This record gives sequence, structure tokens and C-alpha cells, in this order.
Amino acid sequence: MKKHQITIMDIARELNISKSTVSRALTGHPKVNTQTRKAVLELAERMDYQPNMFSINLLKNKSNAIGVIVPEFISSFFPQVILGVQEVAQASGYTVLIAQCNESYEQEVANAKTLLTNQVDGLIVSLTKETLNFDHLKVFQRKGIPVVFFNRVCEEMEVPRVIVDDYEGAYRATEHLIQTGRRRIAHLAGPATLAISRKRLNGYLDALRKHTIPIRDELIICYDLTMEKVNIYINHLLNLPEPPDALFCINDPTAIQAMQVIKGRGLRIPHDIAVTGFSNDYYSAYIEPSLTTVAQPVREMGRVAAQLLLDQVETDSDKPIIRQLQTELIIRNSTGGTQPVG
Amino acid sequence: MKKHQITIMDIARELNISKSTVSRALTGHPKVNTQTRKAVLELAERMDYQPNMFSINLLKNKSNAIGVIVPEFISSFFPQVILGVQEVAQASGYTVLIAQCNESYEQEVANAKTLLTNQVDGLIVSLTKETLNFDHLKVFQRKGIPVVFFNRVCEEMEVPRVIVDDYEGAYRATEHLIQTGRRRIAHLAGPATLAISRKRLNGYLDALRKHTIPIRDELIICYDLTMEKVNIYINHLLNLPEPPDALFCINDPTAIQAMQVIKGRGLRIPHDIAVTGFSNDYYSAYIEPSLTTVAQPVREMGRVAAQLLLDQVETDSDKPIIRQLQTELIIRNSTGGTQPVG
DNA sequence: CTGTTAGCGCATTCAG
DNA sequence: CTGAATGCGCTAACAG
Repeated sequence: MKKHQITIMDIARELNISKSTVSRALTGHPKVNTQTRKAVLELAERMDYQPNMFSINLLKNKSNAIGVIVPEFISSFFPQVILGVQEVAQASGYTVLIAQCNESYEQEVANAKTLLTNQVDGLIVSLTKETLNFDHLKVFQRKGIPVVFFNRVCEEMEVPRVIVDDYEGAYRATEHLIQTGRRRIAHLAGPATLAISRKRLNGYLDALRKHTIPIRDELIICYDLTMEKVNIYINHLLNLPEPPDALFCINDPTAIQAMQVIKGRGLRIPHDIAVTGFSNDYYSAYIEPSLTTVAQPVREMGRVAAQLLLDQVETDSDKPIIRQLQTELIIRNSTGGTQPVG
Repeated sequence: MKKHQITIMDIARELNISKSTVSRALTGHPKVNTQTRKAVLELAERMDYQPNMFSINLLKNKSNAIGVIVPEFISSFFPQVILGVQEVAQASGYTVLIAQCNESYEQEVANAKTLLTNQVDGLIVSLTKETLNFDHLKVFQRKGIPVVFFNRVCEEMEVPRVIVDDYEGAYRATEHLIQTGRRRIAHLAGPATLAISRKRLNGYLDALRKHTIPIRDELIICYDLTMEKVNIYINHLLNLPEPPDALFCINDPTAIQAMQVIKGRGLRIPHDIAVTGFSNDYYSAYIEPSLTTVAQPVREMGRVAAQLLLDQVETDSDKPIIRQLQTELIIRNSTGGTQPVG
């Protein structure tokens, strides 16, 4: 069982014509005798000819592949973005190479190197929570390979970004908590390294200010997105002399884990403490109580990112466009909402 | 911003030596003057030389990439398998091309074609629920490209498979329900096209037989894995004159959706009806009540599949090994268990 | 319209 | 040890 491939030469020999004519026929070149073309096409089909991409790539210096680097893909957020990416990439004849990093900077660097080695035509990236240095991505720019960020973007590189209005989403989530009568609203924030953490924090802060609710530092905790830390910090918050009556979490996995801890202590959600997340993950409607959260147009983010990338790949243009998509507040039972589950 | 690449020729010219010597130095050929080697390596490093994979692939007729085709990747099962695949593939210097099918046969065929075009060195596949024809995968065999199945396998192709003991997992889940006093145990099964559906069904049936519990056809429903159908069938089951007191679901997403319907009708889980799933998805511990389920060694499946594939890729061997991994029954609250959540 | 030639970048012959 | 030459499969430029 050895690999063997039909080549243009095989079919040229069979038909007793030149390789170039075969190539022309196959690539739809106009100036080919109709009969020859037909014969070639038929034989190619019959012999199950597949062009050798290695050769074509070499000739064109193009892989027709784009890379996607995501920090993780266990939560449903990134897989769904990738669906959007694949959708438009596939439509334009590009293959998508996916690399995930387990939230590790080191792995991100390794993945970038792999994709560089594989000579992708472009790169879509969402950073790990650890990433502070961007040399491994700047290499792509330097080599003329377009890069697009989404979600967790790099603000110091002049490349297109696809984001949502994190500030406004956080603002509205917080305002919703205020409107349902909460006053001691805690925020379990993400690491300050991530711009989305900072923006969501600002949205939270401004909502409090707008409604003249005092900001209490002890109710704001930045953490590293590991589930073990959630347990520690939530317990800490609940042990405060004046514990919070609401909790706005940086994302849904955090909120869901927090709810476990809260319920484990016998507190009722939303009666004793309301909880909101961010992103509307797949299971957030299914947990008990269902989670109020800020939905992002996930798949659309992927589509837009891919489109921005392909625009650059195919035109060699180079504009650092920022595309900001809208969020939507989904009110469910964890904040006392009464929307049906599903 | 045009793509440009450093080639061996560039560094040969710079050092005023032949291209072949540079190549030899770069590839660690033994018979190269130590000084020349050092000079080449240094310059390559300094000029940030990256070998052109297109060229190497063409020469070696090898892409150093393997493909993975999964039916979906919104639930956590497939992403986790892929983590395992990437782990061992990366360790052996292979890139992983991931393709997902949205449970569509048509998309699976398209994905197979893409991966074939990209000339992957091997292919790992889990089938969509629709797949009945395997021509698009047999092509790989015919071309001498190794294929390995996992989870949703094709039984008519003589290639390695990585599976779990679905029969036994289902048997134990069902037996657990019986041991907690249930007698009218319904089974929401998967489509009969999938071997895992049939095996899990058999495990369920044998557990009933073993405990001399009558098998009632009206309590066994095969469905197409779409969430809308879950609603319909669960309502149907609950509307029976003698509704079930337990429910064994083909997988966790099904179980979780079923629980929504059950709770929506005001029934208590597990008091009125116990529920179990299969696979131990990421969120199954977090829902209320937490879900009793059959855990599969997910990541390990990916590792094993990749290892079996690479063995074939690198040795041209061709043995249809079947690797069956063990499952573990995880008892949680949806069947009255008292294990802590998390 | 068709055939011949060259060359993409590299590793590997074969001569020195 | 090193250089020159070959060819992986294909397309494009150049002659007919």
C-alpha cells in the first residue's frame, strides 16, 4: 500500500499529447481544441486525477490555507467562531488550520511557528490570557502575511480587529442588575492583560457611577480564569461582612462555576444573589437557574474576521480596520428574569 | 507589503558557497566542515531563514499534516478528542487539519475532498449521523493514505478503530437505574445508522433482560439527535398512560435537553424520573441536578487514534487494529446519587 | 491552437 | 568534504 499519484504526464502520455495542453485543458484555458479538452477532462475524471498541490503551492508560492489561533476550545465560544471562519474560507477555496493554545503563551508561540512553517496565507488570532509579547505574531506582518485579531485582540499591532462592544455589554448587564434592585454588585473580572477584561470592567464601573452607586474595591476581583480560583474568590466575597447581592462575571464558564459555589453554600439564586455572565455559551440556558448573560454574534465574528483576512490576502491591501459588532443582553432566571428557557 | 522569503540560495550567495552545502548544513548532514556548518546555521538564524515547505513537500511527496473529520464540535466531546490528537501529532512534527461537518453527509464528503486535495498523510474520522456511503473515505485507502476511525466508526472498512465499550457503558448505566429501584426505564436512542446507537441500545436491553425487567417497545425511541425532536419525544413519553420512571439517553446533550422538558412539566428529577446520559460532557456536572453519565477517556481516544494513524503513516503497515477503551459510570444527582458536584 | 522550455526551492545523486 | 546537476509536478512564457 504505497502512495501513488496520477500526474499530468500520465494523462498526456495516454492521450499522446503534450503536458502543457493537458494542463491548459485542466485549468480551463480558453485556447484549447474542444475535442482535446473533452478527452482530457474525461480521462482525468476516469483516472481520478488530483492535481498535486505541493507543486502548485510551490509555483504560486501560496498555500490557500489560513491559520486560526484560539486560546482554548472547550467552551463553545471559539468553536462557534471557527464555524464562521470556515464558512467563508471554504467558500473562497481556502483551508483552515486550527491551533489551540490551552491558554498558554508558550503554546501560542509554538502554534504560530507551526503555522508559519506551514506557510499559511493569513492568520486569525485570539490571544491567550498570558500573552504580553507579540513578536511571534509580528513575524507574520514582517513576512507580508496578513493577520486579523478577534475577541482577545492585540492593541499594539496595526492590523484589523473584530470585537464586540464589551464596554456597552458590561454596562447593560450591570445596569440590569441595578434595575432589579441590586446595590452591592461584585465583579469577577478577567486578567488585566486582556483588553476585554478592562473594557468590561469599565462598563461595570460606569454603570455604577451613572446610577450613583458607590464603587467598592473589595467587590472587584481580577482573576486568572482558572476554575479553582473562582471557588476561592467567590467564597471570599460571600464571607465579607457585607457580602454582595449580585455578581457580574467576566464570562459564562466563570458565572456557572460561581453559581456552583453559591448554591453549595445554600444561597438561593437570584433571591440571595443574582448572577450574570458574558458570551451566552451553549449550556448557559440549561443550567439551573438559567444564566442571564450578554450574547455575542459568535459565528458572525468568525465570518467577519475571515472576510477581513481574505480581503487582505487577495488584494495585498493593509488597512487596520476595526469592526465592532453588537451584543445583546439575554435576561434569564439567574437575575430573576422570567424568559422561557431554551 | 509583498510576501518574500529567504531561500537557501540567498544564504549560499552571502557565504559564497554552494547551495548543496548550505542544504547539507541545514539538514544536519554529517559530512560538513564544522566551521561552514556553524557559519550557515548562524546566518540562517540571523536572516530568519524558514525552509520552504512547498518545495520539501513536493520533493518528499509528504505534507506532514493529518486530517481530522468530526461530525460537529459544539459539544465538548470532539474538541477534547482533538486535543489528544494534536498532542501526539505535534510531538511527531505533524500539523492537524480539522474539518467539522455540522452532522451533514454532504459536508463530510466535501471535507474529505478538501483534505484529499491538501494531500494529508493520514485521516482520522468520526462519522456524521447521516453517513451511509463511504466512497469518499475509501478513496483515501485506494490512494494509500491511512485512515483511522474513532467513536462513530465505519464497520465495513478494514481500518483501525478507537472506540469505547459502548455496550458495557450502557449496560452499567441501565443497571444503575435498576439498582436505584427504577422499573419503567425508557431509552432515547440515536439513529440506527450509528453503531454506537446500536451498541448502547443492546447494553440497555441486556441489562433489562439480566434483571428480568420486561422490555417495552413504547419506551424505546430512536431519534435523529436534533434537539427539537427531544422535546417531542420526551413529551410523548411523559404522556404515556404509564410514563417511565427513568430515562437513559444516548448522550449528554440529549439528556440535558430532556431534563429541561421534564422540569418544564413540573416533574422532579430524580424523584419522579431519573435521567442518565453518556459521555460526561463539560457542563454535565454543572446542570441541576447534576447528570449521571458514562465517562469516556476522551482525550485518550484522540491520542490513541493519532498514534495508530502515525504508526501507519510512518511504517506503511496496514493492520485493522481495534482499540477499545474503558468507560466509567459517573453517578451524580440526576439518578439520586450523592456525589459532590464539580 | 499546440509543443518546448524554464523554473518555483529543495534534497539528493554523482563527480570531483 | 564540496560543487554541479537532476528532478519532484506543475504553469507560464516563448516559439512555432
